[in-house]
Amino acid sequence: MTPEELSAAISACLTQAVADGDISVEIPDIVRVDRPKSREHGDWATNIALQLGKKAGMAPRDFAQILAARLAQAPGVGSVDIAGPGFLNITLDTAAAGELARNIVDAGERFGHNAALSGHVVNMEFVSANPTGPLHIGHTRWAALGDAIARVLRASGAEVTSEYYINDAGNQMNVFARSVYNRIHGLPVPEGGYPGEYIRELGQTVLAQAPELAEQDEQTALPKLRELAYKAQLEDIKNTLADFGVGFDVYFSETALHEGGAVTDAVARLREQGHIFDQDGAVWLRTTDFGDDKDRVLIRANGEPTYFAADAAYYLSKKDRGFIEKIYLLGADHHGYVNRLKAIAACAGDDKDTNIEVLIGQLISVNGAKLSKRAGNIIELRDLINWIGADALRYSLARYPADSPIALDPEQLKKNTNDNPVFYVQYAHARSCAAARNAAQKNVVRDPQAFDAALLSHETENELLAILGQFPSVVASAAELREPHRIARYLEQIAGAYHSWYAACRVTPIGEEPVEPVHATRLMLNDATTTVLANGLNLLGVTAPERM
RNA sequence: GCCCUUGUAGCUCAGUGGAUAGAGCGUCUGCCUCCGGAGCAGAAGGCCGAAGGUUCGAUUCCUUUCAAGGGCACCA
Repeated sequence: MTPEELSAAISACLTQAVADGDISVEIPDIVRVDRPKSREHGDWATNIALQLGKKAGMAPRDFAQILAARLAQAPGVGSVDIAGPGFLNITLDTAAAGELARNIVDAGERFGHNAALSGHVVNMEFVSANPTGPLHIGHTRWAALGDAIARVLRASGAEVTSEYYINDAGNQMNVFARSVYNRIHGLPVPEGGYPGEYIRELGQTVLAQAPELAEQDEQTALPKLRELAYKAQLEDIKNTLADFGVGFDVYFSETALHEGGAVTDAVARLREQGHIFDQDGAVWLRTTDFGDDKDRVLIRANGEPTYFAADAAYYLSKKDRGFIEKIYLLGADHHGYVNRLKAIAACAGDDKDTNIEVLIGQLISVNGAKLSKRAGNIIELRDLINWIGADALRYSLARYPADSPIALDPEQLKKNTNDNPVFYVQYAHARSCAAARNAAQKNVVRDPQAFDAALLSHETENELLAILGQFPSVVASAAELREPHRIARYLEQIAGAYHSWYAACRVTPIGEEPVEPVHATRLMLNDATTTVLANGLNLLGVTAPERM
């Protein structure tokens, strides 16, 4: 029995009590049940009587009394006690609780999937690093977190498209190309250009493909050089992301927006909506109509569109492609963009509270130290992966909510490798796999007929089952709140409960002792744990090794 | 000046109104004759930044205040 099923049972009791005229009150959609901190308070507790007592015009304890009497009759419920001002402490029937292990194993990879966001059609844009340099630590957090959010949303029934916006337009690309050109010819970095060893490597890559560029003057060489360097850099970014386990459904080019006329078109459409005005020779969007602190220029006095105009066109593209919810994941250094992005949505006729969502992630700060061999003081994602591994890195980043600031101490980064919580969780998974291998050797077979849920009566089994049963609701809340760190913290709980159980209850008989039903039953619980750990790690983009 | 985020154990951080505020690391004490000791059992460590308010109940919600980080372009 999962907490959801218990919650539903309580709701049913309430509905019946109202129908019978015992109480008169409006029943909330869902009744929350919590795992009490103290075992003395039963398996699950609810404060529903405290919430509804007053509304029903009776003392919470009297309300609790009525509900408890009915709930105690519900299938799977062992006993119900009333505590304090009106808490309901519920103890499940051992067999009903244990049945969960079989259900989890039956569900397999599907366990944890839920319908909390079914019907939602979502576009998620994140990372979107400029193709003028390698991915660095500043992009890393959203790469890990964004990918995990996408996975969690999908597991909760949403239809998700992940997208990378390539800022391949504008003057920066010319500066980028000149930086490579200068480096090839041993000239100094141009004004506002890109330093870094990777520029030299790009130069080599480009010359390998088009040696003639070395002989040409800047004006002749630049267009092709820019194209080749850009492609090489984008390729490098994609490779690094792949090594990090992050893939995008769509790579969307800003240049394509401009060249396809989408920007001009967007301005025209926004003008039709009545939020555009002309002033000082420029074309403005009146974003102040929707909470921005000043209006924004779309087309400059010189006729060139701004970056913001491309943003508007991009938003409209997402809208046109059928995405109801557009999620933007941005760093804290872009928080000033939130209001203007939302204003675009509103100007386009969308609801800025439901059709667009902008999540701001605090930046990762690093204490001093230059760690990158190639780019000077920029810490590259590729280097981080090489140092601490994709698993450990992804897990450590997905473990904290986005708005919590993370300070990484470069020296501690490597040292942390051994006490990173990811090993605690992965170890639990590997250990459960080992336990299953050993059980097989001793002829403890996976036989559903031999499974007897009532045998899972040890207190560590009660605890482990209770935690395993929470997985679907943890996934659902991680999706609804866009907080995958809840998955990580939850997995650590499972690992702890599993290790305790492992120390107390054996899956395999000792020595020559006979195999009994209890062993097959425990193997089921062991397998259930393996399943939930693997499913959870997968949602975070972290591998679940069978051996370590 | 205005806006956003964050102040919880020595350190790094969980905790979307409930019972005795949690975890990891670090410190201390026990536990390998048997399924993985990368583990388990236990101890110590807290004025939840401060002050008001809302209510049966506040670390959580509201206001004020102090401190830290980030942001306020006809750049991209």
